Amino acid sequence: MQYFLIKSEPSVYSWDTFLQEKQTFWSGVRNHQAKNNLKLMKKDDLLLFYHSNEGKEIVGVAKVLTEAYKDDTAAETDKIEWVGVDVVPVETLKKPITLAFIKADEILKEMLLVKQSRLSVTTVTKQEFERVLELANM
DNA sequence: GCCAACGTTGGC
DNA sequence: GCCAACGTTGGC
Repeated sequence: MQYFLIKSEPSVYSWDTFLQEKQTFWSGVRNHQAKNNLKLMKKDDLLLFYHSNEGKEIVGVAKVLTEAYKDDTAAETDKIEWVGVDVVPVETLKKPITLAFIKADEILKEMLLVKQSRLSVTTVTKQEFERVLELANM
């Protein structure tokens, strides 16, 4: 089991929209590091869903439904084959975990979310993942 | 292949 | 709105 964190601007695709749609193809990633992380995903891996720009907090947990496959939203002229994964919502955090809170927590401040703030798909350790859930459900 | 210029992301 | 971080582009 692996854990990841995916970022989305609420104005583009919010957690609420995701809940309503019940499933989405996570695509549009145009960064190699992020793409590599997408390719690492296996069915049933868990994802933290983070709202960037507005909110700046982890709002929910999602699950990987399918491994990465071709992202058809990429331009034909693009020589690189970009990928996406199908994901479904698992649970909404009782208490969203804000970035400020993450930075103040001894364990969570080491997250790649903080260290590589521009990367839209980052890996999360088991310890970090469990820490987020623990704090969110207190 | 280097690097300056420029564009984008995202926190503040 | 500003700016730091970082990716991309293009001239040489």
